[in-house]
Amino acid sequence: MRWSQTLVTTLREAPQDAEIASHKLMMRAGLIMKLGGGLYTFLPLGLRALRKVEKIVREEMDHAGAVEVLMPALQPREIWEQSGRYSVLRDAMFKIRDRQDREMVLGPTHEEVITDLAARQINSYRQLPKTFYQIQTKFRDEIRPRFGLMRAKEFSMKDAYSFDVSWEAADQSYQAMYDAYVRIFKRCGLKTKVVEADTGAMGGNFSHEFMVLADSGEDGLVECQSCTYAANLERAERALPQTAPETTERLPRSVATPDKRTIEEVSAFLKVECSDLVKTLVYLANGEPIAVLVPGNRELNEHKLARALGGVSLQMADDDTIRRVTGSPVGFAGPVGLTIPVYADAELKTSRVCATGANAPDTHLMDVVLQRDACISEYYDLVIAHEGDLCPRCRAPMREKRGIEVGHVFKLGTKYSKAFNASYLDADGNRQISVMGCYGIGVTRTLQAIIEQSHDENGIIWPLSVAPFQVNLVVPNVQHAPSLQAAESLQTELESQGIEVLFDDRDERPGVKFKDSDLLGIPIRAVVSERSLADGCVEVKLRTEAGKSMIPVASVSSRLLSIIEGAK
RNA sequence: CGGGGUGUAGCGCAGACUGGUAGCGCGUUUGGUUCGGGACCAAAAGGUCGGGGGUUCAAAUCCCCCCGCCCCGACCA
Repeated sequence: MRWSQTLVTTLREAPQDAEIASHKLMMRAGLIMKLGGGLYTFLPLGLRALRKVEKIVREEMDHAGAVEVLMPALQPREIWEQSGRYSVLRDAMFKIRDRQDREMVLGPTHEEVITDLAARQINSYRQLPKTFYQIQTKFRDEIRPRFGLMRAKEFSMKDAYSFDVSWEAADQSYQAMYDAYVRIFKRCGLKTKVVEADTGAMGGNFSHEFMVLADSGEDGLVECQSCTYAANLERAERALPQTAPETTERLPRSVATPDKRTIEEVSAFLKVECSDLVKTLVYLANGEPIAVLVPGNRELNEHKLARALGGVSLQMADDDTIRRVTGSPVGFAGPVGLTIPVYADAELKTSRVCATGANAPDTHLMDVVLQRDACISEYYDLVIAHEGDLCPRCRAPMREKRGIEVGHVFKLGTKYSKAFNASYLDADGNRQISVMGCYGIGVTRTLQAIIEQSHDENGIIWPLSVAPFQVNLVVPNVQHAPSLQAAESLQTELESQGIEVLFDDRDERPGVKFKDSDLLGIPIRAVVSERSLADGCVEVKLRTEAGKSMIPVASVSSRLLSIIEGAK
């Protein structure tokens, strides 16, 4: 492909709204163009790279035994009512009406559609197991789109769904997808970290996320320094530190803390360490008020709390509820004397002397011993894990990192198959519910994650497997007819060998071409110039390496082929 | 949705406080000189100053309303 024929619009400076390296580079290299918030056009180069990722995904899905389908992006509201998710995802979905005033949604995901498919098409255990997949555009009304393709309103996703006769069989389907994901990301040149994850609004019982470690990642995770444990912060557990129990003869006493509401304010005012304060949070669990206690230096993990209480829906109590339940304005809640259920972080189970709110305006209590002075319904691990917490498996300290979620595998169970009656007849003629799994890869996000993980100050460094072109053929001076001619015939030869060539035939100065070459990040650069031709050679340079080598014109194509083959 | 910011040529920005001919760099076009790491000279094109309303002799500039975009937060598979 000639540069002059396609459209490659490189930018010397990044648009001001690009924040992270990968987004800036995608804009600068002319891969994508913004239409509006969270909406991007793929330009020719970006599309080529995207297709490469899709190809890898398809090959590995097929290899794992999954079969491709294509479901509508436009979906009737009814199926979302049927699964019960219409109310859950309502605000996240784009909703439209047809001329008959029927409400439709633009699919944010496809569990409902695929389960409907399975319910209609699968009747017998002989048809199972089945794993379906598609690569489809998803639509989500993101509250805040950002970082280019990382969080967009419209994006490409590979989603797969498995149907099995039993939980045991479903485990095998799950493992097959898990293994395929490992291969996919490896082939994309990505280093990923697999973490245990929360299932969130997806439902289901168990899941793993594939994370690309990056400081710009939107997800937090912890990983054990010693064993293989790693988990999303939404999920991560921690072992409790060994702390000596302490107690006091003194009874709780009120102290005036005028206008001191936050942990920091109270800590400074009472001259008590944050960790010796107990934070009391009031929530509505399925509408009923509860209190939650966590150490003052910790943050409550709402996901853990919801799970501990059996999957209730949680929301922070409003000020009126807090006043009604605690008898005091917000900022002075404490466990002593509360009549609503009180749940506490497990770390508070070891008796200790602490300070809490007094359920009275401008007052806190000191010398509180929870086990003695408060009525705790239950202790659970409830706080967000962080750097230095102990691994729940081996008690070694954990590290905290950030990552980009590129893939997610779920064991779904029967949530959707029950709702849609996706069942089959077993060998004994009994009707059984299928057991499902679902498996997503953010394709467009993966593309950007590759750049986030593989670039330098000069530009993108594409892995050969996903590069828009394998070779950038540069003629530094197109006015020099012999160079141009030699390059043209080299392009023809390379392309006849199946090599993907971008031929920079622009009448630009060499410096511009070399800078653009680095920016685009095409893995192999071949330069045909008056200078190289004097030795009967083509200069070859890899984007990943500083050195160049001179290859005789006659052997260039075989050399490049072996480089390309060697990378596979 | 709350808080903050921002909107001026394709991109990056100045001009606004203190109202009076709309500017700079890069890019683009033409001509010339150059030609291995984002050249130089000369000429040129390109703007409803986000939109609407108001104040004023006069508004990019001051006031009001609306919209887009960005950041932080809440929220979210």
